[in-house]
Amino acid sequence: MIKRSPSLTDQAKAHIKEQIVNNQYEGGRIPSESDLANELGVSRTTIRDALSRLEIEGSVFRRQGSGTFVNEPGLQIKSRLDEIWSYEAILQAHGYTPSTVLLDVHEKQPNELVRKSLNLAADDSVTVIQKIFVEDDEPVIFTENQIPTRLCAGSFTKDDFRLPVFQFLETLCRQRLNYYLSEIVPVSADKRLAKILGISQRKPLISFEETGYNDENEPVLWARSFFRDDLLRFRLIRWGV
Amino acid sequence: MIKRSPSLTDQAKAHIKEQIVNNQYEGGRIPSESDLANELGVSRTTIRDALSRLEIEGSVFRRQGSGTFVNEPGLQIKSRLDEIWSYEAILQAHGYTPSTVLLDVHEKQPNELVRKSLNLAADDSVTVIQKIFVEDDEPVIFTENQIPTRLCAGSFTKDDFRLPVFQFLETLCRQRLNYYLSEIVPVSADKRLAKILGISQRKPLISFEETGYNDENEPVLWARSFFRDDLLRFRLIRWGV
DNA sequence: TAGTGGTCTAGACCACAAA
DNA sequence: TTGTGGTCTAGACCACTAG
Repeated sequence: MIKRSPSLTDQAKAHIKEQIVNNQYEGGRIPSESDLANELGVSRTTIRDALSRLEIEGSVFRRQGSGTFVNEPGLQIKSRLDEIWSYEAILQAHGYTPSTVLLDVHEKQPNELVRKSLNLAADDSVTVIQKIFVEDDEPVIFTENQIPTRLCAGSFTKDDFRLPVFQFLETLCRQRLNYYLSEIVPVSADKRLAKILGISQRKPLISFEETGYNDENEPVLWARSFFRDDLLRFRLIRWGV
Repeated sequence: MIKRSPSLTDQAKAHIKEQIVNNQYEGGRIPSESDLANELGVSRTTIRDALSRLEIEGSVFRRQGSGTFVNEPGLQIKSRLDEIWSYEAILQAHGYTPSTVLLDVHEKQPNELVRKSLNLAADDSVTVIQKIFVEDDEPVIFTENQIPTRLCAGSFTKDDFRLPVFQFLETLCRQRLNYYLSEIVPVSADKRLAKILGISQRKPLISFEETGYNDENEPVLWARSFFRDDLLRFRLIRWGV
């Protein structure tokens, strides 16, 4: 029943998570680690790894000497700030069926902040990709990606640029996006942003300023994104020490 | 040299982290897991646990078949959004030496949102604690905590309320704060907030709305906090899939 | 091919909670 | 006292990278 690849840990995690969301555990009590190990035919270590991940993502909590339990509040979280990858995926998690609109693609000289963040030489240019994510004709997210032009040498179609940026980088620039270093910045909608997102001027917004790194730990992407607070809220779990 | 308690994993993690920040690893290359295990006299599993935690917090990255390396960009992160507890600690991590000013303490009937978040009965009241964190006479954070009054029965001094709220709950209400479920909300400074934080009206701000849970996974605290964006920026790492 | 990290095992002992 | 999660071990085999 259980095979390798995906890893046993991943399969165990998926199995337990499925039982949780289907409410198969009476009183929110998850079987003991030994029982789960026997049931799935794996070692207790493997089960512990799976449960640790479920604990970090907030699905369960553990009490030494007592047991492991379903964490109802943690299950509510739809968009975990520290896990999100593509904005399409976030919106889908919220029950939306978003479409992506490509606003503009052009090449330019980056400003000082971007040049520094991406370790660019003085004459390097960046390719700017501006997109909005729309739900029911309502813009929800506006995002602007800047990629060093030398990374994406080649010719692209409009459809290529419409791809999620991590996919664009992976399939067309051979750069696997590994992680973002993100900064949360509050802004007030200026005229341009108000028009793009269909909101009134001066409305307060959350924005992300982030640098994306590849597998070699080199910066390959600088992005700034703006979110319609009334349509999309970010949540996270902050663990104690 | 290495003893139990704190755990071997914690000691190993601390040891490696110290070598990293003191730049003891040439070229940012961390010794192999086996070497570290031999050097510290523990098993490879213990070393792997320590390295995993350092990887999650962004201090190192690993490449299968190649090795483990110092992650310079990750070391820049001062306030990890998903980990930190008291605001004093956050500010200290930023190099500040903050002081806490108790603005007001009073009892009131909570609004509907708070009542629901804290699972309160219709006639339960909450104790409201308002504080600001000040650096060099500049207010940086304004926070308002609401705790069910029945939890903090007893008499308190002004100094008690000045404690970090997790400490107040732990020592005076016997409630260990386990985690927060937080929501990030953009706001525009109104007259009152502008006055408290010493900024101009309509300035965009980040705020947190959060519910704190105890060890029994019961909500024990509702809090709302506002941050001076020009003095304090939140950063986080977003990992790929 | 040698060395690295990734996964997994079986079993030990401990700390803690509940009956 | 019993059963739970927390920590740790020694060793196995695999997947990948680099010389």
